[in-house]
Amino acid sequence: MNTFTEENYLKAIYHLSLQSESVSTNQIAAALNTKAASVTDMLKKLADKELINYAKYQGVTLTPSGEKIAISIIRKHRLWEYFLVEKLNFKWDEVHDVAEELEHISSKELIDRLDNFMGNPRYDPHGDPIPDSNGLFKTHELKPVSALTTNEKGIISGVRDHSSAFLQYLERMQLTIGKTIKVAEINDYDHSVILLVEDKKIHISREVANNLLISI
Amino acid sequence: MNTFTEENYLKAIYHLSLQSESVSTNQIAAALNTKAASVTDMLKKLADKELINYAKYQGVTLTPSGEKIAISIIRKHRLWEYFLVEKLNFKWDEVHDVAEELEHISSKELIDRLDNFMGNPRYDPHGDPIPDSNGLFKTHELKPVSALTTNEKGIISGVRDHSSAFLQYLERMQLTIGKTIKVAEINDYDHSVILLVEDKKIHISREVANNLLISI
DNA sequence: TAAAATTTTTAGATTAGTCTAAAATTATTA
DNA sequence: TAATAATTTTAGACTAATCTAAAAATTTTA
Ligand SMILES: [Mn+2]
Ligand SMILES: [Mn+2]
Ligand SMILES: [Mn+2]
Ligand SMILES: [Mn+2]
Repeated sequence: MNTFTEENYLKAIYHLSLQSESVSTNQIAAALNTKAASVTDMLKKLADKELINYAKYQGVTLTPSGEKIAISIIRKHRLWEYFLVEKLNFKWDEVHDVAEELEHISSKELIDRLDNFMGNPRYDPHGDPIPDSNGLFKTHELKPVSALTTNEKGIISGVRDHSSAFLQYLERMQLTIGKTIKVAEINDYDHSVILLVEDKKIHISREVANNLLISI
Repeated sequence: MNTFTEENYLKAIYHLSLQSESVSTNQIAAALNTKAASVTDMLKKLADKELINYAKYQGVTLTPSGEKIAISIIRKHRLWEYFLVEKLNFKWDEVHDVAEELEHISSKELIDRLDNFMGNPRYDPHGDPIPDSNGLFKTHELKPVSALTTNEKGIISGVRDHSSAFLQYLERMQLTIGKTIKVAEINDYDHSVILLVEDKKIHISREVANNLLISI
């Protein structure tokens, strides 16, 4: 139907659209580790297929059919990640690259059966919501730990940085999805935060506080 | 490491090698639904990578490293088929095409974990042996039902034809892997066979008898 | 064993995706 | 608002995989 590459472009545009409405050529090039010239070529092709709205120099948005494809790729990515962690005992920092391959397996029947096999999970191992078979899901609004003030509480529910380095760090600090945290103290000088997690004090930097997401 | 296409060529050469020692350009072209000229181009590339032994006009054989890759693809194919049937409840005639995609997922860690998750099955849903993590497996020698004489018994253990049409036919006739059969009668004229399966008589044509494999 | 048939390879194109370098457009800023 | 900077597109080239048509090699057959 669509090539591997087209799917990756659509997915990248989808993710970038969450930040900035219209998406620029350079943003896409950066996200896909490719060059602006290559992106322009692909944008023409995707526009021909009516998967994106594209006017030269003006940036792009997804059309409804482009968005549908992007969401189906994301559904597959997140369900496979869930499978890898819950059934095959991978760690949450080990699954992304494998899921990048698995997300391109085309069978819808396969992914719907996999979804049922696992009991229709709603969130992937990193707290990201999994679209259902019809592409529906609610983007739960999470805020970073850095948005809390002293004595406020939250439940760790997602991450802004999906890198192995960050995930491994969180794992070591026992800052994993589902844990309840309370802000014990905020350092005025460097904005680092001392959290109370299961009665233990955990000191995290401002950067970590920015990338760790909570619900209330 | 290698492209999908290279992997498909190696796998095709491996399967054809089981029949004919050295494999011809046209055999490969037929197996992969492509043209002889395309095959020649690819053979040069595989030879450059030392995955096949190739001398112009002389046909090809796999090198040890080529064979190792082919077997790893077959391992993945058969394990995924097992997963689809045993865990996701696909029918045995529905899994081949999906496995054709899944077999190219590169992670060895993934496939080894999947293997363990399923309890290290030795045969896929069609009775074909699954290579272990080191690529080892014994090619069990099966013979077709048509090789039996009257009153001989056997256990259905494999198929020579993997087409959906044939598999669905067997399913309808309840001629599935593991069943014990006994030859009740062989028709001299058309070589059709009457089998006794669980005390029921099942009449199959010579063609079916040729494509249904048994162990003793 | 020489002609005919078949198989295989080469030659030359095509398509998808990528690149660098240069040109065109848009945005910034002085 | 005109020059400068940054972004984006175009032009032209490259690689991988494919094709058709023609040439070369091998095999068959008479
Ligand atoms: Mn991921
Ligand atoms: Mn994830
Ligand atoms: Mn198969
Ligand atoms: Mn099989």
